Amino acid sequence: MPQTTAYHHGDLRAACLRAARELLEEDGSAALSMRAVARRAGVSPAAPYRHFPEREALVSAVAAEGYRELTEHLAAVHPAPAAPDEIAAVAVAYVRFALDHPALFRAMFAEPCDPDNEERVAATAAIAEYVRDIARRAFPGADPDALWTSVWALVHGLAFLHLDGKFDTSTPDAVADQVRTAVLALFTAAPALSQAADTQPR
Amino acid sequence: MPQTTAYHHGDLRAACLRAARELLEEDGSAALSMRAVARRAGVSPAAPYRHFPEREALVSAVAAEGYRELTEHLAAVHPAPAAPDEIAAVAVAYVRFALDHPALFRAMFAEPCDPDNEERVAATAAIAEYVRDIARRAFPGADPDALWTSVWALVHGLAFLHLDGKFDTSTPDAVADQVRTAVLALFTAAPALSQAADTQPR
DNA sequence: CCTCTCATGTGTGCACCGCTTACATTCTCT
DNA sequence: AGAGAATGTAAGCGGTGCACACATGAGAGG
Repeated sequence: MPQTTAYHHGDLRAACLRAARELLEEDGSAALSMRAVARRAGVSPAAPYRHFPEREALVSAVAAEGYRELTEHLAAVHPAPAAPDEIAAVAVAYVRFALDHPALFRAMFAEPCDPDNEERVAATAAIAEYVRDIARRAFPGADPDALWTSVWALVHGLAFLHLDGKFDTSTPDAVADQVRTAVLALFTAAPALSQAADTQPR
Repeated sequence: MPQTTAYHHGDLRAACLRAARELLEEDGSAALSMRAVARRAGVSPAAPYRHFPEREALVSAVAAEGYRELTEHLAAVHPAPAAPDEIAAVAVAYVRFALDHPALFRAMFAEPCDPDNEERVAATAAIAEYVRDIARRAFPGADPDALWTSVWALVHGLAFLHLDGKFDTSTPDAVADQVRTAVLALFTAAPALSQAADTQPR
């Protein structure tokens, strides 16, 4: 039957997200255009606008998806890391994710995120909470704020600088070793960290 | 004289860079278009292509300029930091630069940098060298590699997460305190860092 | 001084983009 | 079954990157 209607797509929103992800992985964020997404979904150029009022909204939705996947990816390594090596393993997974999905990772962090997209802020809040929990578990007594920000920043910075080719990424093992080393070192300094946080109040 | 020739601009390349910087600061990287640059320089849309074969080349040139300015900015705080507080002060300046020039900082780091643009790689090499020197000075005996990468990553991550609004950036002092705290803590851990680097060879 | 040459700027055009508006189709709900 | 909302299409506007042929004028060689 040629006329199996097909006027309505079924789940165009999901199809758009899938197409966007594919375009992102294939040709980078420049290739992620509304029209290209529409083409790939087999739909008219204006159709995606029914589900994403503007390009920015599509990108934000993709980024939110990325945040959730990253969180799952980390949790899969260890659901509740506490010991330094467990935490270091999670850090390695973070950098690994960035290197495995460079365009997605950039979409998540590289462009200014709009504070209005609630899906996106929810997803980022979730990952921030995950990191904060790690700090809480690893250092029950300490003020977690000074810890989790430092840990996240270190790992995030490692991910980005690796992504930008500033460090050697030739072999996965070299990357993993470097990340592990840096994170473990930071954790040996943790007592000094929370102490410093006490010293200069707020 | 209306006809002071003016057919040739004089120094269009510099004018384009200036215009690009202005557009970047005013309206973000999306506003940085070849045509907008041409308009602002008072020149035809195709003229900038005589100096930058493609948009990417213009962006790379702006980024290289940014790298050089950042390096100067850091060196101005302290030309040869060695003590922890001096280094922490430089770290604060790094984050400050990112927050003061968000679009420029993003242009420098957020998009995949092409390894072919030699101006850009030279500028990044210079800043990497500056950071490496810091590590060397601060820890003369130690293997500097494990140090400078960690320090840079921590600071870079702090800059980016602040830029993305993941941390509190309401007052400059709060930002500075957080950066100082994190960096100082990492430096107290430096012995452990180089020791770990020795333990797991390469 | 005059001409030749070439770097540099102009004009035009193509394909693509984001986004809007008016219209067509289908789903859903009563 | 009919109304109205949801979701698709068609057409069009202004902007963009980039390629091409052409115009201009500054500097080198006679």
